[in-house]
Amino acid sequence: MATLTNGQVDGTVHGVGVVSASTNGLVNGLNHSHSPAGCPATIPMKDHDAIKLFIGQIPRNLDEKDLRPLFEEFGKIYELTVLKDRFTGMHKGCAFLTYCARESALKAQNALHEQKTLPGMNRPIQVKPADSESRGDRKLFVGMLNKQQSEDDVRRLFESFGSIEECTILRGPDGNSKGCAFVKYSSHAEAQAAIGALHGSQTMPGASSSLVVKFADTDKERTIRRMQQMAGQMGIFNPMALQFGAYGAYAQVQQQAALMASVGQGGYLSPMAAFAAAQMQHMATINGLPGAPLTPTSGGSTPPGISAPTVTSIPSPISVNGFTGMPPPQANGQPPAEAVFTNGIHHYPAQSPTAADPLQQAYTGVQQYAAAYPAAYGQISQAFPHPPPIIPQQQREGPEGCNLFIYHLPQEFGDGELMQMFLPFGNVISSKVFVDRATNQSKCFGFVSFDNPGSAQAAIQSMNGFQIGMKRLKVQLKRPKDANRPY
DNA sequence: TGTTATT
Repeated sequence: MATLTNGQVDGTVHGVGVVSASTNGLVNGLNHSHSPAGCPATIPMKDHDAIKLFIGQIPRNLDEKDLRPLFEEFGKIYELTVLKDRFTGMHKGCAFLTYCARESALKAQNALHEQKTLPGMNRPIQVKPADSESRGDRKLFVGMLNKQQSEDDVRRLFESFGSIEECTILRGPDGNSKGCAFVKYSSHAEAQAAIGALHGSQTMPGASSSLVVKFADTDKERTIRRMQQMAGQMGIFNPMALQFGAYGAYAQVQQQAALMASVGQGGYLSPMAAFAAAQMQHMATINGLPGAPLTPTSGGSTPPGISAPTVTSIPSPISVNGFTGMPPPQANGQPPAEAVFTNGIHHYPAQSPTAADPLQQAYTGVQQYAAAYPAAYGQISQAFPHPPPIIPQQQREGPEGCNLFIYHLPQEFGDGELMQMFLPFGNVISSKVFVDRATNQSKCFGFVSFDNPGSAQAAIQSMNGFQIGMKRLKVQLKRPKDANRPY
């Protein structure tokens, strides 16, 4: 190692040749007995701003251990990987190198890039930030703009930090600004300066947060974002799916559908039963056992013969009538037959007051299932050999009169649970629970859109005032965008 | 009361 001074490395082709000719013994000794000065032999940590370097024009007979000494001259190496063909394992003549310190990378790049030629190569070594690091180099993404701001407005905001090659406001098909833009400078340094000065520096009128200024996504990042969006639309980020993956979640939906079919009489299932079924599955799968997601509601509808204490934790039909002006419960604790839903649709067929209602059946059914086959929730996906078709939820809002605002949702409800709860009333084209971006916690309100106003009205009639725990759902038409302006 | 958006 003593021969590998900076002077020699900076020098001639011959100097580098010495390195490669002698590396084997040298590196072995170094790696096992030596650490760079001041760096104890610990798991390497890299700086947050470390740069991944691309190393090109490497002779194919040099592997990592041969290369390491050459680059260790400039600092502690975090990772060094020679690129190899995925199938043949053949050396591709290049490598990726990350130093623990950003400074080391800059030093190495300055000292080595195009400065010498390794033995057997006819072009000089390449040492430069990997493509993956370039992050569009000079191109910025600007977010949280006012939607009224024009290209010129944005230019004015950014022009003092460098020369702007390109400035584009992102617009929807209708030409309306999406509140963000791309700004491309002629150099990375200018872009960096703009980030430092402008990111978070101000909040545009009407924007929900302060100005965002960052390097634009690379293609790779964009792909990842797309996938995440897709995943979100599939609902695989709900807690149920976190446990089993999207595939398992699909299986659960199937399971629930089967459950509903078996419970619903005449093809209809009460919303409460649907809700309960969804909720029970949710809890059963999350906790491993049926929990008590919903606190007891006033009254109590446990029919004779069903005495499991947890049964009372399911919302009873009676709890539905809280704010809906429905007839009061009868002495036996059952709602009057046909009385619960006043929307003209018989979700809830008349039945004997003494018979266990679909809700109870659903609940006890799931309870028994979960208790008897604790592993089945995980295995059931094997019954579905192909993944479900992906139907992205593009449409956010339905027509006027079809969109509901729902408040006082249980904290643990996500988009999926919200949809499950409103599915019995019609075709739900979207469901959205608002989530605090910082904490990822539900804000306990959301939106559901149907494809027709009748379903929305039916849902309001049945679900407004629906009691869950200590709270009652508030279900009403979503306020139109420009309504209720005091001016 | 439909959110932070990536040509």
